[in-house]
Amino acid sequence: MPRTARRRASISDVARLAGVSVGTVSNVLNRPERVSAATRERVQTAIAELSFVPNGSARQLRVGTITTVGAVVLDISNPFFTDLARGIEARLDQDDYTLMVASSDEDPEREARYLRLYEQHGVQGIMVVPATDEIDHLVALAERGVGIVLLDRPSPVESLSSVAVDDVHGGALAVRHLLEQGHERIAFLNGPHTIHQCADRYEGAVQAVEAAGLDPAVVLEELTVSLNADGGDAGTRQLIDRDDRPTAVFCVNDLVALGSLRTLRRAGLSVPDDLAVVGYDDVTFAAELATPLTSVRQPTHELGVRAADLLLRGSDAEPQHVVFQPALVVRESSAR
Amino acid sequence: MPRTARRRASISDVARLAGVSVGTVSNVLNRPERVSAATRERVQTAIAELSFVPNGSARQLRVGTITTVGAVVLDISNPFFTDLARGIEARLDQDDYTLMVASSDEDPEREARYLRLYEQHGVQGIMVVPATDEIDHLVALAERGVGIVLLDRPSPVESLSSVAVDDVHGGALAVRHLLEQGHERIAFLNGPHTIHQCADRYEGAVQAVEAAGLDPAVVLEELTVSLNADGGDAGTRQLIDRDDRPTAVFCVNDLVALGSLRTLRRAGLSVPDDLAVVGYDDVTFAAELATPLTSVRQPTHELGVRAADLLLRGSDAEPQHVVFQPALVVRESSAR
DNA sequence: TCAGCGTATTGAATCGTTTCATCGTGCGCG
DNA sequence: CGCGCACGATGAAACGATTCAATACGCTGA
Repeated sequence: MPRTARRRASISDVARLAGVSVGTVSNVLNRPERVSAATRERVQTAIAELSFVPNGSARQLRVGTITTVGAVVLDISNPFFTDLARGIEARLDQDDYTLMVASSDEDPEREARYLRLYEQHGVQGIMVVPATDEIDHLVALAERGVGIVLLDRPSPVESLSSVAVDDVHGGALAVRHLLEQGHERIAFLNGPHTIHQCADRYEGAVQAVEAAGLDPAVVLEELTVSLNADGGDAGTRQLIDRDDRPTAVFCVNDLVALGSLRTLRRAGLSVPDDLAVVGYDDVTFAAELATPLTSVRQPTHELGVRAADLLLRGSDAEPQHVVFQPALVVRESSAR
Repeated sequence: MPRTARRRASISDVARLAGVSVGTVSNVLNRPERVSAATRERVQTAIAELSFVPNGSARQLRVGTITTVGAVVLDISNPFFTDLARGIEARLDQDDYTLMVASSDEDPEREARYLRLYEQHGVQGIMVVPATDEIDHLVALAERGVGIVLLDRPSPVESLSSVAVDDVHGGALAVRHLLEQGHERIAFLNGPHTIHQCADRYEGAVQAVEAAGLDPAVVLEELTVSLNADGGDAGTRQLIDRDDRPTAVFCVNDLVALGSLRTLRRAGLSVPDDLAVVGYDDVTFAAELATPLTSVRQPTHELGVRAADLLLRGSDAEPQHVVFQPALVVRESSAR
């Protein structure tokens, strides 16, 4: 069979074959009850015959709307963000919306690229975990009528809806716990403060130290690492090669903590005796690691559901700011 | 500021404001070198003034093509599939293509829905991990000119490109290893055989038993579970509540294995002494679990890269069938 | 027989781009 | 002085659907 590069069948091809007008074909597609059984039958045969699939761009150009929403997360490899996506999807499914997910990899360029892509394709709204503190472009998007919900961080402006978890509190929970365990030198493997969650968790850490009447400059040491297991490896290697090694590590997420635990194990150090470790997110595998990981749990799924909820209210509904509270889950990695 | 529901600015609004024709605006957008510096300047000011964003649907309707490809995977929560997606993205980035990912959750309905969505929006091609063995709809898609690459399973038909890992061999590797460890009663926590990978891994398991001169009906016991940690929990609970408990469990993926290990730990059973466990995929956390997990490693990232490679050759290139080989990584969960 | 009505179908306008044949204009050159 | 040539800019057609006012066609009842 020769590979004929034939054009996709259009609605008028169908109309011609069925011997009706394009309007009728469109009616068969969208309001079948308006067309007589006989014609409907004939049109449907023609559709099958040509294996016609309506052109989504044409449809969307005409009707102007689409039941798709986009999401941009920081890192699709991080279970936290896929759980979040699942929460979003769960809510969207109820209204027959579909979700497109993209990963910015914490790169503002990539974030902008996907935002542009989504806007150009006229999605109903976008949920985004911003890669930086700079959100003017999001405000601009919203002003152009695109529904925007800030994910996993509170909105700095009134006009943008947001769904967040109190990261300051989360950071404080983790560090207060380590202080209570008697640690007085704590390393914080964190990401860049341009990422809001990182800045907030650090602030919480500082507050916890101060609340205990100690000096953050002495107790707390921050290392900037990349937000994955490799980052945990790298940061931890730096720590253990020194004589004034801290006694505890607080990792900004569980992936970093995974890398940290991995490196400690390879170096033959024991957790929590030589070094206590606390993670963040409480992902599925956290409880099942060689040393079960103490972690700050977030209502991840609920976060997604709520965000989708806000988005589906439409872009002209009153902006709303939801903040959930995190909880500490203590396991062996920080206490016996 | 009153919330004016004003229409999105179009190219003709820009033209009017800049005092030029729409054709010129389009040229500024797409071939700036063809328009004089003065006009270009004027048009760009108008664009900024109206914060004009071109309508992607209209553009695509006209040019007919788009630099986006879609992927449908079985489960976005499974690190195996996100690693796969990362591989795809890595290759697509080189050609400035963008990737949209969706999760079928092993539901043929959902799969079909996303395929339709992608086709309607005229994506350049689709990579899909089929949820069932029935792939006629994919062949039909390909015949309509949509580039299709089967992911993670060999194509049963010549005309569809595919990138796969030898699952029969992988299943055999796992079970042969368990037999060598002296196990003679092995449970296989598997998914439904309608999922090709599941069927193949089972076939490999049977082959390994036969190659050892044993009877699969005696040695092997298959339990069908859902392909996540909860499935592992459920399947394992069934096993341990019996007196004729097997001595080893082969889990069809690492998520199932995670659930299995979790349940065994809670039941106070020791791994591998009471029960040996082998997983599949060798995800990041496999080596760091309470009992480091023996697993079958796949070249996941490479799989994605290669699939994207095939897709980018265009839909009329000669179909190709790539098969990678898996490797067994032995850890404590199956041997001391 | 015909007015009147309801139902099924039609056909043209429309959405916002891109593309391309056409048109003006200013300039160099014979 | 006038011809031809570049170069910029123009404007209309085309992409493929949806929508809606207009029309065609039977039928019923007076």
